[in-house]
Amino acid sequence: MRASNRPSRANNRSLELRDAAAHLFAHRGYDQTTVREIAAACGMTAGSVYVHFGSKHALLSAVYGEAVTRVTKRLAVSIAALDCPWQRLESAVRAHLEAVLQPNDYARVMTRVLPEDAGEARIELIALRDRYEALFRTLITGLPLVPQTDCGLVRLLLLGAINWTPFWYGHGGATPSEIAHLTVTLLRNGLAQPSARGL
Amino acid sequence: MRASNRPSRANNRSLELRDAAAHLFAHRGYDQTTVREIAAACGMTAGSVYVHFGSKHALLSAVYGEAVTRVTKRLAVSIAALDCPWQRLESAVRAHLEAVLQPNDYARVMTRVLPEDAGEARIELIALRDRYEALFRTLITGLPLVPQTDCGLVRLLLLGAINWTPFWYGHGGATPSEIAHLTVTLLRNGLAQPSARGL
DNA sequence: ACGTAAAGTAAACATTCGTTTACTTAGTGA
DNA sequence: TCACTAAGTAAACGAATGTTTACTTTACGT
Repeated sequence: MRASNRPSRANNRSLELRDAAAHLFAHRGYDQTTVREIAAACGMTAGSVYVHFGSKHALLSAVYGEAVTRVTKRLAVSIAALDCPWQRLESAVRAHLEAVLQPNDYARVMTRVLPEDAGEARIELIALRDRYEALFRTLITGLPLVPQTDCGLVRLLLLGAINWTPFWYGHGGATPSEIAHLTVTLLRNGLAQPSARGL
Repeated sequence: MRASNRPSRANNRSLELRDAAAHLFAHRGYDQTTVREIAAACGMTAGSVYVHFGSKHALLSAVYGEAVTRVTKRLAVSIAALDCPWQRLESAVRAHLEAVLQPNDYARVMTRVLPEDAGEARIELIALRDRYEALFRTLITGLPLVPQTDCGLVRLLLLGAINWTPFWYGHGGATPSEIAHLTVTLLRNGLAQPSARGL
């Protein structure tokens, strides 16, 4: 009863730890990050981490959950004022890419850390990721597509393309906005010269 | 001088080890696979691995190199008899997907194990991967595209889409051939209804 | 002022890992 | 036959890991 109305002096250390974990998970992966490193980033000892989180997996769950929450919010804002389905999709892709490609620790964890590597927390992470990807399902089913298009497959290809960007971003020189525009234009019109368009 | 013309009785154990490593790396990732597991899969002890390979990283390099060699060969065969640039690309994508999605241990290592997680062998793996991806560069620059298209960006998006497939393949129900066809059709013509095609 | 409980620490625990060492086995060439 | 060499083993090494334990500090409610 007391814990609820006592923000006390601390409890922000939990957020400090979560932020530090997000930073390290994003830059070096889950396995390559040690609990001692996370603690040291907050000027603490490894043991202190277990005051706030029951395990390393729990820390990852917290980071992943916060990541999904933030990106979801960002994405919702970016498409709120748009009507055209294609513009909505492009804006969503741009928001996603900006989150994933800028030095944004939380968003990067979503693409860098595979739920499969999370052990016990696996199921929870997959549920979180699916919740996020459902947003794209809505955006894609809202598009005026040629009949009998496999929307699920399109969504998976699109998410694959943009989830892979962190592995090459920076070498191409394109900005997140440019990548988003090309991606959705490609999805919409294709790349073939109109004169040579097949079928 | 003697080692060259003496295949001797053994030296296939090296290949056994490499195959076992490929299987485990493909299914559980590099970090989650232990040298002892690889050895046990061949009925050996951990120490014996170091008779054939100098380190765990060297084993990964061997697997990765063989993977690139195999997929490259498979891809070259699949496009040899084709002339149409779009057909060549689709055939290459299909060959890649078949290699990556079927229970093909070597090919799967290429998408499952990130070169960044390979430590010292990192540079070698990146070089191998780049050599493979250059094949797609050739196929894409051969396409009749709308002028001023960023071919490099297209290639990266395409490879991202198909490199991500192992993470969802099986849930969608589509076959590698179907995925390849939709992917290249999408790249060529887009998805918008012709009547509503923008710009 | 006092008791309580959370926050934090130092140190150890129990594994696990990649790798090395000393030794054994077995096939080969001369 | 005999020396040589590669293949393989059992065992240990040393470092690193996630986690636990016993203890200390500190802020707050009463």
